[in-house]
Parts: sequence; C-alpha cells; structure tokens
Amino acid sequence: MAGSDQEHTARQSASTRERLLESATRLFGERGIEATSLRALTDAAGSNIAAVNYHFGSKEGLLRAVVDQTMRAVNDERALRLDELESAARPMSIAALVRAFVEPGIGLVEGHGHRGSDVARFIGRVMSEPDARVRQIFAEQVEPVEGRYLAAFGRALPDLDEDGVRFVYTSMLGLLSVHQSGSFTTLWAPEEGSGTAASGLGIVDRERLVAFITGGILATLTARATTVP
Amino acid sequence: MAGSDQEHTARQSASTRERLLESATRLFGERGIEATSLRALTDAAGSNIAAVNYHFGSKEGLLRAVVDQTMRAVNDERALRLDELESAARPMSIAALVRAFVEPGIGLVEGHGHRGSDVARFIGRVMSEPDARVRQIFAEQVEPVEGRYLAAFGRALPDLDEDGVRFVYTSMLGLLSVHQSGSFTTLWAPEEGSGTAASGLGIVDRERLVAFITGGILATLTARATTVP
DNA sequence: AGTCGTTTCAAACGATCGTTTCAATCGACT
DNA sequence: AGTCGATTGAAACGATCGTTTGAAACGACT
Repeated sequence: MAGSDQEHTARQSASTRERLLESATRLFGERGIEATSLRALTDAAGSNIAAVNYHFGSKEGLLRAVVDQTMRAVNDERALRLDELESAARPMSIAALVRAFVEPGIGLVEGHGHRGSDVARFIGRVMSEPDARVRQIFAEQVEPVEGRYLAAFGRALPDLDEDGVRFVYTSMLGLLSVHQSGSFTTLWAPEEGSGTAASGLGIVDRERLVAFITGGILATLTARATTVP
Repeated sequence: MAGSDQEHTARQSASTRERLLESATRLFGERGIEATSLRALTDAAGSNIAAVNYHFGSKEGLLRAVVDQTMRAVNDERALRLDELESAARPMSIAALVRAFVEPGIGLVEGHGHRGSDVARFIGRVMSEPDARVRQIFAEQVEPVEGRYLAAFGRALPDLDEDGVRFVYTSMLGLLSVHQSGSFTTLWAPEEGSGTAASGLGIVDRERLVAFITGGILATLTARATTVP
C-alpha cells in the first residue's frame, strides 16, 4: 500500500480538541459516521483515542460537537434571512424563500475557508444517514429553524396541501444533501484516494441549485401541465 | 423491550435463499448495509449465519444478489423505454425522458407487491451509501443504462454544458433516492419501530416527482430568470 | 436399509469496535 | 524546586463483527 506513516492532515498548531473536530468533520463526511473508527480519526488528528473520551465523553459526544459547530452558523443565518423576509413586503417569493434556505448551506464552502467542502460534505452526509440516533442529533439542532421554514413554505404555497408542502420541502433538503455531500459525483469521476476530491460547490452550481429547486416547486403547483418539451 | 421471540417477517414458505434476500432487502434499506449485521439478518429470515456464506459466499455476495434482483427489472424497463423514445418522433421531450427514467424506479412499489416499498427503500439507500465498494457494486449494475440516459439528456439539452447536464442528472438521481428511501420522512414522523413505516410512494407523489424534476431542469436552462414569485 | 449430495445448525476464530483504566507528562503558581 | 490540576499516552476490557469449521439433518435414489 502506498501509505504514509503519518496521515494527520489536521494542522498541528491547533489544539487537540480542534484537531479532533476537524478530522471528525472530514472523515465523517468522507466515509460516513459509523464507518469511521475512533482510531482512524485520532490517527488523522495526530492524537490518541482517549482524547476523544476526555474532550467529548464519547463518539456520540464528538458527533454532537461537530454537528453543533458546523450547523450553528447555518442555522443563525437561515433564521436571520427568514426574519428579513417576514418583515419585508408581502407576499413572500418562492425563489427568495428557497434562496434564503439554500444559500447559507452552500455558503459553508466559503465560510470555512479550505475546510468548507469538508463541512458541506459532512452536513450532506449526516442528513442522509440511516441511523435514527444520528438523524435525531441533527434534527434537534435544526428543528426550530426548519420548522419555521416549513411553515413559511406552507404559507407561500396556499394552493398546496400539507403533503405537497412536505414533498417540495423534502425535495429541497434532498437536493441540498446530494449536492453538498457530492455522493454521486464519484459515479462519473471514480478517482479514489486523492484526499482533495470534490472541491465543493461553485457559484455556478449555487445558481443552478436555486433555479432548479424553485422551478421544481413551481412546476409542482401546476401539476399535470408539465408535458411541455 | 417489547420484542417478540421470533421476528422473522419473511414468509416461512419460501426457500432459505429467498428469505435471506427478502430480509436483506428490507433490513439493508431500513438500517443501512454496514449497520445490518448478518446475525440480525439471519434472525429476521429465520435462518442461520452460515446460510449466508453457503448461498452467497459472503455478505458482499448477498448484497450483490440483492442489487441484481432489485435492479434488473428497473434497468430493463428503463432501457426499453429509452428505446421507444429514441425510435419515436424527434426531438425528445425532457418530460418524457424524465418520466421514462423515474417511473420504472417508482414502479417498483407496485411491481413487487407488498415488498415494493422495501425494494424502493433499499435502492434509495444504496444510492446514498458512503462506502465506495457498495456504490461501485451498484454502479456496475446500472452503468450501461444510466450512461445511455446521461447521453440522451445531453442531446436533449444542447444549450447546457457538460457540467450542467451532470448537474441536472445528479439532481434527478438524488431526488429519486431521497423519495424512494424515505430518509427525511422520519423528520416529521418520528414513529420508530413500527415495521410498516413508510408505505411507499403513491400515484400523487409520482406525478409530483416527475413534475418537480422536469420543472427543475427547464428552470436550470433559463438560469437567472427565476425571480418570479 | 444404506449411500450420497445438499442444506442447516451450533460453536468457535481472529479482527476490530467503543470504552475504560492508570500512569506519565505538561504548564502554571507558591 | 515543588505541588496540583489539566492533558496525553499505552494497554487492556468486553462486545460484536464477518467468516470458518465440522458435524447433524434432510431428501432422493439404488
């Protein structure tokens, strides 16, 4: 195997706690949470297994800390953007609502510097995690803000029943998760091993994503009239 | 715990091999592949651990068999539908192309009877699996047909560059995966344990999904002109 | 009845997981 | 220098994983 002795890409200058958070964000996002062992994680951080228990209590505690660190800024900006929309001139535009929700998520890439794609991929991965406990940890963090957005979508889409609103909202979450985690990009770019894979979403994709979601929602309203070429 | 002694929901009349495939389809889809142990799987099938190795060689062999069994019909129908579209009057409608790809996936629910939702959830889960080997097993199965669809989308969207085509195709796959696996439905319906959770996608959702994807693709073409309310 | 190939079962194997323990090390303060 | 709390390190714990083994049970055929 072409393996180097020390794989810890986390910068040595940071504290052990910070290096553990960085490595956890990257490896949880790349390999999945359950598939990432604490040993591989602490090796990447240049640390020891016991450090996880000392700083975070357990693997779940570390996961909670990563979710908290990565989602706090997104949640706050989403709440702020919704505040602005709700205090502005009615009625609320679907496009503006989608943009207010999506852009803080995509904005992670720029917000965290070179770690941005790691953070985005981590969040995308957590959202599609099968394990119920993992998803509940995530849900506890985002539920207040997401509940507000779900209600806002319901008000902005009065012609849609409750199932319809949940459908478009789920679709938005799913598209965000897929493009953030870069899950399917490996299908046509099977370059494995290279640590810098998937440099994150660019400006072009951000505009494309907002346009796709908005167009999809609007098309859902008119339902069966989508047989246009 | 309110656990019954025998949990094997797989019908006892079927052969061991078939019961293993049924339980694997259900549990892999519900809990994820790596999170499903062979012991939990064989318990649900009312069988023994060694039976997996006897009939399928290994856990990966069982996974390959499940992927093959569940995807064969979908692949064949997708290829057939694309044949029909390509031999019909040009140009190819985006809506028709989306429908030809999506409906065989959704059609799994009806195709497999009461196991339909299990099959759909399994496929949706495999598509979003972090493990590279799992995704490659899936990719090997669907690559020929998906390659044809990717090329067809490129021809049907001549104004979109290669990245744009991959973007909309990835979006379609992601939406299909999310709605098939029912990943996010547990966010607003945290009813756990009940085995019959998520009864699958209905007709309404199928039409909504086709409309959403088609509308999203068309909106991506016009790009920045999506500031309509 | 007896034989053979197929299938199932209980038990054990080595590996790896998350967690715990306890001594060694470090930095600040008297 | 010496003391104490904070942090790190190496080693071991029990549990669980996928896999393997060898014998028992089964059905079909002579």
